[in-house]
Amino acid sequence: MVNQTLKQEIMQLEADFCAALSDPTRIFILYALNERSLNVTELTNELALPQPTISRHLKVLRERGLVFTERQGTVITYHLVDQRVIQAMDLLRSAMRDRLTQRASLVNELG
Amino acid sequence: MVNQTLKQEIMQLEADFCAALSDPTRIFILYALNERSLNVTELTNELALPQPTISRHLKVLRERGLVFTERQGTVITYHLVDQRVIQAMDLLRSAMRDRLTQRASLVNELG
DNA sequence: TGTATATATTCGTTCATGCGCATATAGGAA
DNA sequence: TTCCTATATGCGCATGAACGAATATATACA
Repeated sequence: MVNQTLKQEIMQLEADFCAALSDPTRIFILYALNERSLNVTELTNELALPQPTISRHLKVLRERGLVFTERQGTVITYHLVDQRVIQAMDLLRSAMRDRLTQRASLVNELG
Repeated sequence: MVNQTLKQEIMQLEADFCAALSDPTRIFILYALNERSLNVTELTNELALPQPTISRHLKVLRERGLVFTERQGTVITYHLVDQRVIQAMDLLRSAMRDRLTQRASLVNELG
């Protein structure tokens, strides 16, 4: 039997993990890093957003342990820590897609 | 090739989906509903939180399409829409757990 | 040392979120 | 109708997140 406070803390950790995923820019970053590791400048070009914005989002992902860095000179390359995060997002995507198509077909039946 | 704006919108939808998961109370609710469907009063008792708090969190989950309701008289029972959401959270949990144990063993090596 | 490039951080503002509390609504029974 | 229970919503406040713009830090090189 698990301590109630511990359970609460785990749930909080999990929520923080999900909070890192609750921003479209960060989701884009994670999927991009799943294709291949990228440095900040490359990510900035890919997303066409200001560099400080990218750096701030990367900080969030770093602090939550979703990405890790590797420095080569002045260039810092970001890597995805765990592929399961992408798998989880794909699952959510498929659930979301089904819900949307279901709603769409409902609209079609009405029309 | 997918329209860039459409891609952006899908990413936003996905982020909203994740935002629904970025609160410990809502995660608790989802796992509870995965065990069995519950009405608001039962959830209020399970979580030991004020009823308005529960109702507001349920509203978020409803609007994001994660739960659906069924009314029997004055009682409204909440159901989980898609089990894949739980599967996704379990994946995130396992990734999180591995990261924590890895960090813990690192601490042990230092000590 | 100085300069250039890559990345990170600070500040101020704006906007969203969560909560406590009170209140409103909906349905059933008398 | 009135009353009771179940659920939802409005309000006000405090907290937190995101962003633009400017600035700071770190590394390499001359």
